[in-house]
Amino acid sequence: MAGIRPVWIGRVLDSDGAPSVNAALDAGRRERSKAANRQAILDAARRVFAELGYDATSVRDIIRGTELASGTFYNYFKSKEEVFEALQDDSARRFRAVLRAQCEHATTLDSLVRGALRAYLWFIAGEHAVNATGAVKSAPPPIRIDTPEIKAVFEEVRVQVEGAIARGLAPPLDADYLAAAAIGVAREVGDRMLLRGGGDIDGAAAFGAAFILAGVTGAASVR
Amino acid sequence: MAGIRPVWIGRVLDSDGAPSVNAALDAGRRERSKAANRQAILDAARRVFAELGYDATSVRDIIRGTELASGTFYNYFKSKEEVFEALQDDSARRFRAVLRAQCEHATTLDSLVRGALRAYLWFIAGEHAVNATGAVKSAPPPIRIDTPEIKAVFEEVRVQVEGAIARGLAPPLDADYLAAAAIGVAREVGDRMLLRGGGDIDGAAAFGAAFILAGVTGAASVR
DNA sequence: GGAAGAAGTTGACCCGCCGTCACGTTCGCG
DNA sequence: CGCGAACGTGACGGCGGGTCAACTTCTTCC
Repeated sequence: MAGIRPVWIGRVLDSDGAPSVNAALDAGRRERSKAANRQAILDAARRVFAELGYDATSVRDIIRGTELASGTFYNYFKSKEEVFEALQDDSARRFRAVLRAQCEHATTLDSLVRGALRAYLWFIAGEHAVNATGAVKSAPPPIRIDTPEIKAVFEEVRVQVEGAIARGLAPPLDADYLAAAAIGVAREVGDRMLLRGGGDIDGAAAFGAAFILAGVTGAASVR
Repeated sequence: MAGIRPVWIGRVLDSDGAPSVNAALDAGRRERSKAANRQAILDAARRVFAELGYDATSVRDIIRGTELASGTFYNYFKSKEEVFEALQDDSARRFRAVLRAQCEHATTLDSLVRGALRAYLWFIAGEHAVNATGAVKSAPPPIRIDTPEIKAVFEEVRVQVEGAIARGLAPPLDADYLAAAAIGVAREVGDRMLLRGGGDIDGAAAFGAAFILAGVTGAASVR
């Protein structure tokens, strides 16, 4: 009650000194503190999930990794599932940007598929390296949630496929199944790559791209 | 304490009557009751997981779906994760049998791939129908655990791929990546199929098989 | 400058779940 | 029969989930 003083995160120094020397600069102290707290929770969550695994992690574990009180967690997220989704969303959003940029430069089906696949493999290799800092429960995450942002990645791929079809780069197939097949190859081959140590981006990309490219043209013989 | 009598599941009728008329037949009452209890827990777990979703389900929820006491659960499983794995293992084991039977009849690469894929799609359509009895949280399970039995399915596919290569049905490629790619297509196209309502086994199989077959032969141009 | 109120944080609190364990019951066997 | 092993039971300590009244800090408007 009195023993432990609550500490205003990162703001203690202000209380002695000019209260708001640069009041105009920070344009909303609250906004900044909210963003900082949210980020602190996300950072802690990423750390703790990587260390303990999703199932074993409790909201308390996450909040203990910050300077905040337990109740504060619920001002930002409804549950640990929601934090996890936020992390996934973040990854998905960043990847989608990479993917889109990559696809814009592609003029042939070959460069499109190869570039997209390389982007994906490079991306998951990076994520894996970040999340595996001395952790035991690593490997690809055991959970598969379809957050809006992840669906958006699927959509992005489907749109790219449709675009390729429209531009005559690919035969007029079921874009939905086609996107699914390509994603399936990327995911599964990517997992294998990570299991092998994660270094073989070139080999995995070459194999996957060849497989997908052949599949695309080959599946045309059915419809 | 006295209000609710513990009921020996399915064995109450014996206590009044001949204690062991067919003593030789059941050859171990304990064995049978153990098996029955284990199965009761698994059945309840399948129901409850389907109804509430994996995350929301507690061990208590599962045990409440049986006639057993909470402590009994831990005589059979260490955690809800372990029950879930047991369910997965069960599915994987059954599917592996189907898959192996299917593959034995195949003489050409075409029939091998097509048969295996149809078997998979048929299987997941069935599982989906069973697990979706009026549930909300259905769709493909949100969790992806690599139990030994699931790894065995992957191995089975890899072995089949290697066999096909050895018999000259497929080009000499990296069997590991090849199996992964085929599994990826099956999984992802299967998921799409389920999302579309689950009826289109023929269409999904035709598409997936064509994709994989083309991919197999096409990927040969790289190595 | 300062007061009023909005926004946000805190940590104690209740509830339900986890996993254990001492106890009671049932089964197998001599 | 009767004993010992095996098994089921449910109460119990501990802990995590989510809430909330009280408190602190920021903003706004005079």
